[in-house]
Amino acid sequence: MANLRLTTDETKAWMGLIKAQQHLTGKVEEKLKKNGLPPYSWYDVLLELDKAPEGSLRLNELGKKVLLNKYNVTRLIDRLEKEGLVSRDACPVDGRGKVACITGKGRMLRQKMWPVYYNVIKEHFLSQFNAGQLGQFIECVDRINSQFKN
Amino acid sequence: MANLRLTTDETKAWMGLIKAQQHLTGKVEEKLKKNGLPPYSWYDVLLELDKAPEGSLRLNELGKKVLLNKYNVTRLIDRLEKEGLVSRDACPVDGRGKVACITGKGRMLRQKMWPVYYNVIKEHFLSQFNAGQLGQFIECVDRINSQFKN
DNA sequence: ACTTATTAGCTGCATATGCAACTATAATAA
DNA sequence: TTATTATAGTTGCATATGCAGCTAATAAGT
Repeated sequence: MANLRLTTDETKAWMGLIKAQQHLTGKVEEKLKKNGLPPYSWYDVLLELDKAPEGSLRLNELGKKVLLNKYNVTRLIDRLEKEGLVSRDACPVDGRGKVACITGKGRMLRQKMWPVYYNVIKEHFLSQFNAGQLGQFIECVDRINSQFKN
Repeated sequence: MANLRLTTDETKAWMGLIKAQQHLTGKVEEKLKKNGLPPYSWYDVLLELDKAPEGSLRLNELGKKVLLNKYNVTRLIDRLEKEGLVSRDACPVDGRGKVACITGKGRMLRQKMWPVYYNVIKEHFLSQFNAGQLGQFIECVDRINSQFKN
């Protein structure tokens, strides 16, 4: 059996990451709510659709981008559709598929959410870095994330 | 109105952090489940209690440590108590308070969860760093988190 | 062709979380 | 003292998420 211990620094790095993300996303949700806006998960979906060509994506592709499993995609799109922020259409090339397509109202909502979101990123995240540190940080998270591509 | 745009690097850093944490905690939950173990939130609480003197903490202190609001602490402790992993006792110095105290069974469960958790940290997180990068990374997350101390 | 396996998406039921209201105690003010 | 305010924790109800099973359609194997 291997040695199952972390060094102090290893623990600090790991817990630091977990807590940083919890603090930051907590702050995002708090500010959105305070401004009468929907949760971050809606923003995440609306952004991916907004960026996509034609403003539309297959539900499975969308799920991969926002890291949600299929039943949660179904239900999140249910809610967005009910609010008129996206439409859900049959996929022309795959009889099983559906595509979500962002509406004008959806694009407007995303634009309304952005400043609130932006301010948290700026104030609580970017403000803590200088240019060199930012580059270092990107290297680190990119390496972590590259493991999970695919 | 200020300029509401992020540079490419700023976006990469922010999204990188969000996705890294989602991937990593997703992996932790996946492995725990695969081994028939309870979710990470249980580990988090059991660890804090295990570290605490007497193995016990006030519910409000516990909530601050694990970043849960009070109703979620109440309910998480409900579940742990039902499984015999903690006991919930009156607080001797404050008539409103309750303390959660980890049981032997609770300490054993934490020990059983640790190797699974450890392996994810080692394999998917620490493996991506060299010693210098680790130090840099700690500096970054520490600065972020220091904003939220109190 | 036919059979089997895989994939996309949806749904019922159980569990978990958020929100607001509530009780009880403690701290503060008059 | 009494009155007011704040804090600790719990609970009912609404919403969100996880899990397993389901249908329908594509893909792969024979």
